[in-house]
Amino acid sequence: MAATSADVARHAGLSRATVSQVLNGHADRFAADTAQRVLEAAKELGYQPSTAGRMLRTGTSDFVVALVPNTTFGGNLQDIFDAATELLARKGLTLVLRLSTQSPSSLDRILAGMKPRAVLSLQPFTDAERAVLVERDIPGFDTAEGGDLNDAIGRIQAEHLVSRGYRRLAFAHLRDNREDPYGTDREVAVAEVCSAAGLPAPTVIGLGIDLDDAGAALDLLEPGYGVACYNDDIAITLLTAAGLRGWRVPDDIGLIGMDHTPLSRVTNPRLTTVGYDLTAVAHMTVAAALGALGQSDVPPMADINLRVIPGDSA
Amino acid sequence: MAATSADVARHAGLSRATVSQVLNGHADRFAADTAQRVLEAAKELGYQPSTAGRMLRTGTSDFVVALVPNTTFGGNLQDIFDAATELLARKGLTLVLRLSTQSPSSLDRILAGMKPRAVLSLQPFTDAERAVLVERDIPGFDTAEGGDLNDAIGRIQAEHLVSRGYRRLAFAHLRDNREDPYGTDREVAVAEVCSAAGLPAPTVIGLGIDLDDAGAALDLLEPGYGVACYNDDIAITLLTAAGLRGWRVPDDIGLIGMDHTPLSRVTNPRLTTVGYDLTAVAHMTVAAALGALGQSDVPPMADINLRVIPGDSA
DNA sequence: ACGAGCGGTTATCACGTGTCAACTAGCGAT
DNA sequence: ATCGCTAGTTGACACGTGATAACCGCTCGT
Repeated sequence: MAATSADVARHAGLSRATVSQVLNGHADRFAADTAQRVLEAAKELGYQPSTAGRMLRTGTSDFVVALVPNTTFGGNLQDIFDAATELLARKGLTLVLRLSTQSPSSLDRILAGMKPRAVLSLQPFTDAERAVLVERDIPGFDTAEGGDLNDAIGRIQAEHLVSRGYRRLAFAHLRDNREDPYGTDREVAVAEVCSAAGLPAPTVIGLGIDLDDAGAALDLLEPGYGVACYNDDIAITLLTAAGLRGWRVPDDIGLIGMDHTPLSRVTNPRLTTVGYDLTAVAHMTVAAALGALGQSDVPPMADINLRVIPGDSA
Repeated sequence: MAATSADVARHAGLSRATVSQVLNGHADRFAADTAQRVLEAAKELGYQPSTAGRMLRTGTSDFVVALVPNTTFGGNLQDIFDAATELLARKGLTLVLRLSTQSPSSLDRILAGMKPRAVLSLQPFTDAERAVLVERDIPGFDTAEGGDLNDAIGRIQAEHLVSRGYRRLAFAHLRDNREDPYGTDREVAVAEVCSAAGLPAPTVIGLGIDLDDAGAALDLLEPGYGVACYNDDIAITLLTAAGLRGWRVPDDIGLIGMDHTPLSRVTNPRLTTVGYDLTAVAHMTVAAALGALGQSDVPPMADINLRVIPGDSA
């Protein structure tokens, strides 16, 4: 069995109260020698405070829940959470994942159960989720301010298309049973770029990962369009649909994706897409959480390094 | 604040001990009327036992940890965990996810912290993971017996290729920095089918999601081969590489994928692949866990419904 | 009629923690 | 010598739960 704080106290020849206080940042109340003895005993016994006891007493745990968006759980997202786990662990916090699809009542159960210190989400909280969070008084961090990020993504896509000479732009949403949380921000950014460049407002299309959908979407366009796609999967779908229709890419239609997925490297022609530094994104979200959690030394802001990955599709 | 068992007791005009026993399956020790009163009061107050208190007392929680494989999985994985979450919730258990990449010490921290009732994994546990689990005396369920499943997958791929007239087979592994836990089982199954059909042993190739890799892999083959691929991503990569080389699919080379990912529906030609019922897989894994957890009424074994999804690539 | 037995209910304990009031000893000031 | 003060340390409590032994009142057998 794991060592308890009572074991540490006995081993150090002090009281349990002393141990608890020293280990909880009140070492200054004690003689330097005493604090030292406690620390040594704790290390020697490999003391790890019981989350159960701590949770019962303080009403909160050292867990941080991350809501996994229900978009395709590709390698990218995985890398993000991988990095976040590492970052939080360094602060003594433990990250656990949770699918964000479940009804808010399910989220509520988890909050009541684990009393997490905070909840992260890479997509904006729904109103229901937000309500549950304030109800339980648990801080939530989503990528709301990441609206900037999505704005930048739409902008960089549109600007690339414009610079490649496309005079008519479109934005391709993901239409699916899942949600499309980022699309609207990006669409707006594309519209802004069009307006600034003196081009007509972008045509908005929507499709699932489906050739019939893609065909119907292409019916709304005509040769000469440049299309900013919600993600690489959408772009690949349109790529194939355009080929079947006899439209040459990038001459008859330009396509730029988003995410720089592995598959975007193996299409013919290679997909032009947008990449960014995943670990930096994780860094930012986690940093926001840690900062608000009172952890003073927020890690330095990292650069997302958002950039166009050149290909042959736009 | 949430209602405690003491609140329920007061509300029902009984003692806390009575409430606890009734709610923990010992209702038979009490008068039917009493049990009824407890249940009503509990429901009325929306009583939810504190995980912290319960964990402290019993030494275990109602959490089940699922290790998310770090392979490049498609959205499929998400559906699996989605279904598993629902199934476990029905039994009062709460599923949380965890990336399986982290070092075993990280797993150990999670086990010590949340005292999960069980740990699930869709890929075989490493020796280190297994050691940590037995150390903490926490039951672990992986897809070890799922070797059958992978055997069936390789078999169905190979048999389809043979039935389409390919006389020379190959198996394409995923070569990546990540692991490839299922590949070997499937490769063996393909070899068995070849042997049974009187064909030469399959050629084994490996590649990442990369056209150069794919080109090098194709160098090992020649027109007329039928290739069973580790997953759809691999198949799509080979599909593009074959096209660039001027090999016609399915005439010069046959390709069959695995997973029935959305993108497999939008290639040209459409990918022939293997699909299965995801919820059934979740059902099986969770059923194994629940069964061993003493929950008597194991859900009925569901049919995976493993089948070839016809396409135009083999 | 009286103790044994029993169904129904409860008081009490332990789990491990963080906090705070209270206690001790030492020491300078009156 | 006594008092007050401070730095250093501890005892006691509460958090919410599950289990166990004890308690109570009633019936039944002898």
